[in-house]
Amino acid sequence: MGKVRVRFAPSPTGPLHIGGVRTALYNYLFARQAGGDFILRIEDTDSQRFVPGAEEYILESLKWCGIEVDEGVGKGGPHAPYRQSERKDIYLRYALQLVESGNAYYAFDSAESLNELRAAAEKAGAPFAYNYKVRGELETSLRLSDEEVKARIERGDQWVIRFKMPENEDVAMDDLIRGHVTVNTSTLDDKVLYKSADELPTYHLANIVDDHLMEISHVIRGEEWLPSLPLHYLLYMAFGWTDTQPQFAHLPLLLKPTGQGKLSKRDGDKMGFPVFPLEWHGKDGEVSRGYREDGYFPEAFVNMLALLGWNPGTTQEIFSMSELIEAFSLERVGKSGARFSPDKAQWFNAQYMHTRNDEELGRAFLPILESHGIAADLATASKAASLMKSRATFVNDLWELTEFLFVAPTEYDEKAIAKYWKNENPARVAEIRDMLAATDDFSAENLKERLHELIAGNEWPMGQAMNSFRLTVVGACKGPDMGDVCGFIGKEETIARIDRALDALGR
RNA sequence: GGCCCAUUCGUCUAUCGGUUAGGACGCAAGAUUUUCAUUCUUGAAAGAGGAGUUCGAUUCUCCUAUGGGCUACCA
Repeated sequence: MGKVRVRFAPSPTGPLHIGGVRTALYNYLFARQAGGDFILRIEDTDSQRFVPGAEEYILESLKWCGIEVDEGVGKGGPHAPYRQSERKDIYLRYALQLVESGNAYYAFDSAESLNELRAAAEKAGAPFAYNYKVRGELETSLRLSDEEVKARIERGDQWVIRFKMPENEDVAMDDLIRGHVTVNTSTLDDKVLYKSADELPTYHLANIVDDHLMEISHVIRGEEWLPSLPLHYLLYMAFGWTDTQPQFAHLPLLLKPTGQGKLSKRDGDKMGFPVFPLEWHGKDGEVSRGYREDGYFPEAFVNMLALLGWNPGTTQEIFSMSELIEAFSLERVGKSGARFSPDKAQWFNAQYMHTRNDEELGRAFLPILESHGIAADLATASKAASLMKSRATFVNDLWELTEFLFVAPTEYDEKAIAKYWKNENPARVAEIRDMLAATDDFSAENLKERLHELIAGNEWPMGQAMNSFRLTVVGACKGPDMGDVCGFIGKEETIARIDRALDALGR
């Protein structure tokens, strides 16, 4: 068996959505596990739908996800170019080869005449299919004389080359995920392979030719391609390439979180979660959210996506990229569509948030602090992140969670006042204040010890004493251990906050 | 409409003829905690329906239903 070579072949018609990213990821995991190559090919054979910036977006998305391209657009390689628009001259040759071998033919039908046929068929209640039943009566090289065909082409008539789909033949196919599938060719139509209008092939031709030329061993793509698999099989046969034909694996689709249909671009905007890896700026100034901009860690995003449609067969859920590479297998990819769950996505990010190292979080937190007018150094930001990361889902949550560490309270939570600012508590806080004023070692560890010593020594109820104390320093009943809080803000600030609260709340 | 694919808790899924149908998210309750979280424990929650095959079906076959995809000179 030859080397494993897979390709991710998106069309630059807009931002890549998470279904596309998952397809790329599975291809990548499969290639890496087998020590094979992951190739990026851009299928820009539709000149009408081309969107500027889409290719750059795709490249950046893969990079953000940690999916490294071995060969292809943005990287180069032995089969360059990898952009189909730059391989134009290759395809006509192969299309003509099919015409010569009798597997394809010229068709001169105008768009208008085809529309009329479709309309007429629809009226009659049957859908129009360009197939063995009708092709003999249409404007094709099957009916026209060679001279006529030649004359039409020479005078500049527009033409296409269509595949001559055989009548009543069973095509037996194998899919790595779905198993054996058989389709009768009579239900299929004569697909356009090449169009003279823009001198470009359609997907079907370009795909087969390039996969063959680029020595692709496995085609892993979305389920939407399953219906055209018979055509692709037949194409490999017509070219005589069946011995090197790649194996196919069709991935189940990603579905909307609720309701019906597959996940689409508008769902995210409507339901409040991103469907794109990166933020996308469309024309008309519309902006679509991205996982990166929403604060997701790429590792969490990739982890979440990998488990959507694939499972390791164990209860492990947290996987690094290298663990995914090791554990992945096409056999364990599900057969049915997976509904995307925003809740689970957040849970994955929270898991990564809790285990991420403090300095890394601090570095990400620094600009957020700055945007709130706090000039902190890396050590301080890291320390703050370390204290509160277990409560956060995103780095962006950190500010709200740690604000009291940087800004003294100006108001005090009403409920906390009602619950704790009574009886002997104010007096206890005053005693705590004096104890702290006499303490020089303001390390969190020492403060914890002193605090417990004082409270236990006086036999104060822990909850009453700590919470009333917390109220004066934090302004509410929230946050980490009071030793940590005071250690973080320092002696001077701690005492000042207590004094201010004592004045504001009364002793 | 035609063709193809699919169908286990609300969601993601395990199970490869015999299980109290397991795990995770979310939800609920409880425990721990100095508060808020984290964490831990517990709970509610599933084999679409109907025929077969079999000693025995979630698992195999068929039918129906439902969902999804495709049905372009788009990918």
